[in-house]
Amino acid sequence: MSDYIPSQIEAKWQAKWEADGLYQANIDPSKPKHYALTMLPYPSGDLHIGHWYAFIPSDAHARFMRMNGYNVLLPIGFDAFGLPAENAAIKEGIHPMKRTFENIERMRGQLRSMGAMWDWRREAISATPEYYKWTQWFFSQLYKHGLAYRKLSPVDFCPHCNTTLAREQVWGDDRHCERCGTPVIKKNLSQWFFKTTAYAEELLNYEGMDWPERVKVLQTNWIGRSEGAIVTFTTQSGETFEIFTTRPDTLWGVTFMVLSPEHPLVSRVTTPEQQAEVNAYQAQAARQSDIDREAADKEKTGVFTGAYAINPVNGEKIPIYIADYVLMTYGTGAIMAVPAHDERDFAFARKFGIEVRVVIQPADIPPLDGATMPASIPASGTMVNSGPLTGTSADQAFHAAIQYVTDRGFGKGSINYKLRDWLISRQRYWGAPIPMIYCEKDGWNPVPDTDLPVLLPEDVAWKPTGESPLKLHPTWKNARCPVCGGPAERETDTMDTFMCSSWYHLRYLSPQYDQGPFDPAQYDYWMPVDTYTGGIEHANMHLIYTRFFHKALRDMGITKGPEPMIQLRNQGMVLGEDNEKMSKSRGNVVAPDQLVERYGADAVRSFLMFFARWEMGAPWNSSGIDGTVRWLRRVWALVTDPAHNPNQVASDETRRLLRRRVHQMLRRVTRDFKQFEFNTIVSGLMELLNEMGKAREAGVYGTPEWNEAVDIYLRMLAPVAPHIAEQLWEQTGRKYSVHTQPWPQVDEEAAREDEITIPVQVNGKLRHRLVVPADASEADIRAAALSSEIVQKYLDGKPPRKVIVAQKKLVNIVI
RNA sequence: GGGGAAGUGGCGGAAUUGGCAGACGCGCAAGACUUAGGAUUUUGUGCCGUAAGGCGUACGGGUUCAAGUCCCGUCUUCCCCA
Repeated sequence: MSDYIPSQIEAKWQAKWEADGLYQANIDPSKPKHYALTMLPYPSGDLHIGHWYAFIPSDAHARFMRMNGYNVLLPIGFDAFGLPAENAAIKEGIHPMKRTFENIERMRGQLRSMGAMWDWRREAISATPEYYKWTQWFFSQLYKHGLAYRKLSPVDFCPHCNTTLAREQVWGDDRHCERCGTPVIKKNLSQWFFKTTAYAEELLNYEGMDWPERVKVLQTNWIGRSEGAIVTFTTQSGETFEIFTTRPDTLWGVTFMVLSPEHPLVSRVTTPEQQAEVNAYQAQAARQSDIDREAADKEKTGVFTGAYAINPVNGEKIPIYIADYVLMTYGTGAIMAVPAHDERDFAFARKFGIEVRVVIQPADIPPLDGATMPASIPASGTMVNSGPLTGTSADQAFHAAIQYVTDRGFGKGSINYKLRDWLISRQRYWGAPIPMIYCEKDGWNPVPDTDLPVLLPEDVAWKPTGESPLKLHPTWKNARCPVCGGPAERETDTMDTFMCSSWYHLRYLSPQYDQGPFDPAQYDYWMPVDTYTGGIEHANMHLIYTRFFHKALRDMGITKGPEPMIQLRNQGMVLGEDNEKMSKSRGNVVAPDQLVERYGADAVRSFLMFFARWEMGAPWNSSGIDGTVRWLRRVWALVTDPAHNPNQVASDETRRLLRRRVHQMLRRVTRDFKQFEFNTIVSGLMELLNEMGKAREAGVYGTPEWNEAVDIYLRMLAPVAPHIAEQLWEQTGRKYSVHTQPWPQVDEEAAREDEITIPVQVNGKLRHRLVVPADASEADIRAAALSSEIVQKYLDGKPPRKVIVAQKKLVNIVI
C-alpha cells in the first residue's frame, strides 16, 4: 500500500482530463442538457477562499448532474473591466489592460488547481474587443428600440479632484472623496440610462423560477411597487406641478406641500425674501446621501419658499416648503403633506407649527384632535372632514378619491416604482466605450454596427484631472457623424460593468463566434441556464439587470423564453477566523494556494463543502480541515489496504448489513445533492466510511458486497474529491474515468430495514427502546410496548390513560 | 422604523419537517504504537450529580400525548431597505 500524497495525483489527473477533453461540453441532442453557471469572478489577481466556496460546491453539483445522465455545460470566464484596475493604474502607473491580463493569467492557474470540470474552450473575458464589440452592439440595440436614452442626472462629484465618483469611491458618514478627503457634492450631468422601469411589472413575476424566497423578496422590495394617484396642483402664481401619493384618500387633509430641494419649480416660485434661505438649504441638501435624507428618525429640516399652492379638491391655499426628505428621484419629486396620517409629515408639521388636520377617524379610539395628537395615525377608519368622501371607509375612499380627481381632470390613478432606470454612464476609462456619436447637426446617433467595436485606446494619461481619460485623448473622440458624415464627437464615457455581466452567460455559449453575440444553434440547445449559483449580494443589482436584459432582448427577438436563469442558489460567506469579513487590512485572509499545497485540492474541496451549511457560510476554522484530510487518508487506506485479518470470514449477515448501509447512504447522498446540502453529503460519506471500516474488520474484504460498496463509494466521492476518486478508481482496476460513470441506483430492497427500533416514552420521557420487525403493525407495536417490563414498572398495575403510536416512529404512553 | 435570515455542547454544525436533541467533524481527555509526536489508532466527551436521577435547543408564555421545529411576546446578531 502506498501513502496518499495529493500532490502526486492531482496534477497528473488534471493534465490527463485536460488532454482527453473530458469536460468539454458539446451539443448532443440525444441527452438532456444542463447549463450550470457560477457568477463570473473579477480578476483581482488572487483567488480568495470565497471564490472556492462559490465554485467548488457548484462544480460538485454539476458533476453530480453529469453522472445522472445530463450533458452538462460548466463555463468560466472573467468580468475584466472595472474600477480597481483603473485605480491601481492611477496609483501605480500600471496599465489596466496589462494588470488585468496578468491577473487573469495568474487566476487561471489557481482555478485549474481546483480540479473543476470547466470547459476552458468557452472562456470569455469581458475586456477583450471580441467580447465588448457585442456589449456595444447590445447598447445600440437597446438604443434603437427606445430602451436607452440620455438625460441630466445628479452624480457624486468631488470639487477638489474635479471628477465624478462612483458610489464605492465615496466614503464615510460625511461622504468624502476617497482620494483627497473633500466632501462630495451632487452635480447634474448628462448621462445614458436604460429603461429598466419599462419592465418593472414583469420583473415582479417569478413564475416558474426556482429561486430562493429571500431573493424574490429582496427584488420585490427593491422594485417597490406602490399604487396611488398622481394629482396636479397649481401654485398661486399659476404654475402646475404633479405629486404622487399612495394615499389619495387623504387629499382633504393636506396642509402643506413639499418639493425636493432639486425640484425645477423651486427656483421659479421662491419669493425674493426666501431666496437666500432656500439657496443655502439646497446647497446643504446636495451634500447628503438619499439614505441619510430619508431616515425616518432624523430631525426634520426644511425651508418655506414663500409660495402657496391651491388644493384642487377644496381650493385651499397651502404653503410650499422644500425639505430634504423628499427625493427628486422618487415619484415626481414633490409630495402633498398630510401630517395627521403620515409620520414624517407629522414630524415636519409639528416642528414648523403647521396645522394637522384629521381626515381619518379609526373606529376604536376617541375622536382625534389634530392640535393635540401626539403622533400621526396611519390606520384605516372612517373618513371625516373630507367633502364628498366623508363617512366612507378609508379603503373605499382610496378608490373614490382616484375617481374624484380623474373625473375632474386634475389627477389619475398611478402605479409608482422605487426601481429607477439603470444609469449606464461611467466617467471612467476601463470599461466598454459607449458606442454613440454626437453631431451638432444630427444629435446623438449610434456607431454603425459595421464600425464596432469602438476600440478602447491604450495610449491614455492617468492623471486624475477630472475628466475621463478618453475625453483628454488628443484624437480618439474625433469621429464622423453616421448620418451626415460631417465632423462629430464620440461619447467619452464608458459603460457600467454590470452591462458586461448581464449577458456573459450568452457569450460562454460561443466565445469565438463573430456573426453575432452568440451562435443561435448553441443558444437553442443550452439556454436557459438551469442552475445559477452565486452570492446573494447580487440580488438587487446583477440579478435584476440580467433579467431586464434578457426580457428586453426577448422583445427584440434576440433571446427566447421568459427568464434567463431557472434555478438560483446562493452560497453564504466565508468569514475570517476572527468572525470578521476577510480583508487584507484585517489580516485575516485565508490563502487557498497554501492550503492546496499543504493538504491537496480534494481536502480543501471537501472541507469547504463540509464545514458549514452552504447557503449560510461560517467563519473559517483552520484546524477543521484536518478532519477532511484524515477522512481522505482513511478512504485511501480503506480501499488500497488489504484486510488486517485475512482469515476472518464475513457472515452473511455482515455482508447483508453492509449492503444495506451502502444503499441507505446512497439514498441520502443523492437526496442531499439534489438539495444542495453539501455538508451532509460529506458527513454521510464519513459515516459510511466508518461503517465500511468495521465491516472490513469483520472480514467482508474481497466479497461481492465489499466490491460493490467500494464501487458506489468512489462514484459518490467523485463529485466531491475528483482526483482521489479517479486515482482509487484506477487503482482498483476500474475503467477510466470515474467521472463518466453513471450515478449508482439505490436498490430499495437492499436498503430496507428488517428490524426497526421504536423509542417508547412514558409521559413524553424516553424510557425504553423497542426492537420490532419492520413489518410489525401499529397494534403489534402498541402491544409490545405495553407488555415490556419497563413500561409495566411505570404502569404499576394501572391501565394507561392514553397510548399514542406514531406511524412506527415512536410510542408515547400517558399515565 | 419596515422587510428578511439566524440564535442548538468548548467550536463548526446534524435532526428524512411535530416524534430518540447533539449525526459528522474540530477540540479536549485517557489508553495503544513509537526514540519522538503537530503521524496513526482505540475509547470517552451536552450540563449537574459518586449514583439513581434531574436539567437541557437565546428568554418568557401558549397549543399538543409529544415542540429545536407550530403560535404569541421579549432580547441579541447579521443582511437588505427606508
